[in-house]
Amino acid sequence: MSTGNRILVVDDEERIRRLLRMYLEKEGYEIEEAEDGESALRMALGEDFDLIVLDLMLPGIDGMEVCARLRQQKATPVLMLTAKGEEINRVQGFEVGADDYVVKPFSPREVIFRIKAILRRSSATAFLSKDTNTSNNIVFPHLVIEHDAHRVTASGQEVNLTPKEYELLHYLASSPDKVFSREELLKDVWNYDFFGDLRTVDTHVKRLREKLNRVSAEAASMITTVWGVGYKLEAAK
Amino acid sequence: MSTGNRILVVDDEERIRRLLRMYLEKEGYEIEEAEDGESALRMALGEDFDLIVLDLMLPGIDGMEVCARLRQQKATPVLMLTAKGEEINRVQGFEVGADDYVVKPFSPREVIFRIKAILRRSSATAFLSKDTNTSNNIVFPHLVIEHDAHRVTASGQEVNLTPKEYELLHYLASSPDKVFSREELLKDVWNYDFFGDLRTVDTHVKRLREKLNRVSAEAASMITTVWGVGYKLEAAK
DNA sequence: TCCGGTTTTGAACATTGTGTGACGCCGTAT
DNA sequence: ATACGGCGTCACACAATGTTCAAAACCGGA
Repeated sequence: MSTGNRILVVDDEERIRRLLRMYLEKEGYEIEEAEDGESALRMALGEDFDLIVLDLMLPGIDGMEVCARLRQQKATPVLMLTAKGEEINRVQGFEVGADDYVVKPFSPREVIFRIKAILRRSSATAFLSKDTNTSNNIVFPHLVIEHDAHRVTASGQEVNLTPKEYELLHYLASSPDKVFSREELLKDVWNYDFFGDLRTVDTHVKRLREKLNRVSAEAASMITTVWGVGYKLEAAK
Repeated sequence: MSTGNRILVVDDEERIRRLLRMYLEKEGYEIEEAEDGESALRMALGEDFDLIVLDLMLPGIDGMEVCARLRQQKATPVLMLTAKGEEINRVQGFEVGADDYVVKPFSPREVIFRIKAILRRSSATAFLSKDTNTSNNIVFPHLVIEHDAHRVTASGQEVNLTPKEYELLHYLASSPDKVFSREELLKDVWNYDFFGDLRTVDTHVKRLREKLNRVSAEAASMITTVWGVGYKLEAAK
């Protein structure tokens, strides 16, 4: 798991830095932190990071600026964090050289996923490699999840899922056979500042099964309840 | 067994500290205790522990606060204890940097297990290592227990177990060939504040054998009654 | 702003797991 | 062979947990 990837996390809110550090370290990344634009820029230029998570709104030099200045000297990938209200000018953002965006409040799962995608892309272009090789597809006998296309296919037929349904399925599918408690699911799939009822998970699982079942009983039955523990997605029964 | 790991146990109730100390020392850990937030913080910062077991509800500085302040200086892993009623703010808890939670009343087995998992994880990221490498699977000729998937397979066929049945089997399987008295089982597998009938163990063993036997006589016969003493799980007959 | 769809919640209901005590069997010691 | 005590089994009551449904809250787009 330890890829030896170094990530710089830049945000003025400490709790966000802490949250990201925690989740990212669990994934085996090495984390450095900065809380303002100046030090972020200094660190980003002075050391070699594999990726920078950069909040848009920063005291002093803001994220956009940091990104732009960084780009004049380095190509370090950047994942931008933007608060919900901040209507970012996406175009402007991409001009400035950000590799991807995540809006706050984000779900931990989302961020991890994007980061992995960026790193995969950037390490992929370092060698010669087909992009399809490093695809995001998860394939089971009766269930295919194409992440890029955001498309789920059960026994050959496409299934239309709501965002949360999709995220839930995708999360379960990312670690097939592993049981997740409702708490874990709520923690990782839902936004980090959402504090809701555990039953919410049940409901989503129900609808997910329902939709899958309309098309493929096999696919639906992959989502298994483990009594007293939680849910899992079984690779094969 | 002596791993030389040092653990700080923080709880205001003495019986909890004693209980944890007892179980943890049996596992070869070296234990220190603290009964309030202030001394906990002092010790946690002043000395190097491999892990801290931290009750949420403490006189003075509470667990959340201790964890947060600790995190500003150190990355020592933290296992949080929370009473059942206390609706913890999960998000806040994780922001604060706790590595895992256990709700009271817990079963000793549960706590030991979580602690080992955390320590494995934290020592794992120190090296380069695949997470899958340090798997939780227990494998016998006719019986496989995959802990992450919470799945038991007897002679190749999956067996559906209830939570208690599973816990009992997993506990026995963790120390194959060791005989456990009914008292021990009741004490370790059940919640620490549960005082029930010894027959309860019998009933669960019965159900366990029954379910295993449906699928594999060999697997079922591994659970052996030792007359006048208790039960054990035999690695091979 | 209103409308339509999505997400979340809460409550009722259904299912499943758990603990208990009684009873009869079986192994062991005499 | 017999008596004694431990053990396995069972059925029941009750508790815990999962499921479903419908309605409310929320959100984004027209």
